[in-house]
Amino acid sequence: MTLATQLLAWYYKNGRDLPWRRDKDAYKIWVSEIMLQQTRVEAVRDYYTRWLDRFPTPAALAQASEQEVLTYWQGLGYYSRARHLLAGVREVCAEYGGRVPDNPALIQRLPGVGEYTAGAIASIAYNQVAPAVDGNVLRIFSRLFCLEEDIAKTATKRAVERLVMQHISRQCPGDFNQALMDLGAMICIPRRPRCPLCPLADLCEAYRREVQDMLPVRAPKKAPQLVTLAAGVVQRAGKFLVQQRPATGLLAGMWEFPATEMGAGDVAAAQLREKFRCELQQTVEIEEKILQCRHTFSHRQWDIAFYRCQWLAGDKLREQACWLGKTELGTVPWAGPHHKMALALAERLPNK
DNA sequence: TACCCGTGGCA
DNA sequence: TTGCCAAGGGT
Repeated sequence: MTLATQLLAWYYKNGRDLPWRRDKDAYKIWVSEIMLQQTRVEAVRDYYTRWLDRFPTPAALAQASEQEVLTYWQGLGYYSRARHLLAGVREVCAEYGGRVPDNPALIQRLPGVGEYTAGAIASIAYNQVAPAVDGNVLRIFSRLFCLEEDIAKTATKRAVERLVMQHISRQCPGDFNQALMDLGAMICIPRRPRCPLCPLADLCEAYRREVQDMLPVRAPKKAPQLVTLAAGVVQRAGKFLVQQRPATGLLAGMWEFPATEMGAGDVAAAQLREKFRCELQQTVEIEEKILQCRHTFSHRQWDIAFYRCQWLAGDKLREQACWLGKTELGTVPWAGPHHKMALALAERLPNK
């Protein structure tokens, strides 16, 4: 019995029934792989269904606006994934007649598609023999072969790619790669792996040495930077003043209530008044705090306070800002914690 | 290479 | 509550 034989036998009996495994349409596999980057299966399910309902084909997605696409991605995180997917699909429509190429090297040229995703699409949709080395595969092979190198290093990934190519099923490379995902999610999990249930236990060097809990080796991550913010909620004639974030950087292109970063000793009311006066040419008075929340990103933590503001005077708004009626609050993609604020406002103010 | 880029579940 | 971390890619 080879590694692939044992793994596939286990997979065909125990593999998960997932929405994106219903057919091998390359576009659908592509969408699922992008959504699943650094994101749990349970978080993806509903987004995937809604996405394919609205954008069932590359052509349907290619014609959509970036703002609508971002609205469908809102809450999933890593929003450049959505922008890249849109750009990639437009490229496929323009360059490949709407059909995703089957060559891993060509797939990888698409924006947002790296080595892992290219290998996954090629192997699952087109049955190409290609490795798809993600966090699961790094963990599994670190344990199988007792690799003690940091899995964040490129050299470690290359070594695992070579090992995958030595063991991948030539008949069913896509199933082999997906079986590794399921093994990593169900058996060879990060903490306290369930080795007695593992179909590869008899091949696993870490299990033999009883060091499976020590692997894989991963360099410690940097602590997130703490940021304190004050945001102003201004209402005038039933509409709210909102602002679009810059096209690059954190939460790029998403919408928020105008906010300022607070330095040590800053007073929220003064900072906010300045923000509205200088950047938006609006005169406001800060009233009471209406919501405070903490929002943690992968590398940053926001402590944000929302203040209700009284509008006094102001000029016409520039392009990156606008007045949004309460029925329009659900039509723009919100930046992180601002979504909670927008929802609260929409709920608090019934349509009259 | 190291850093940037979100979110939610879980121990 | 806090820290860890999950089907990565771009720069």
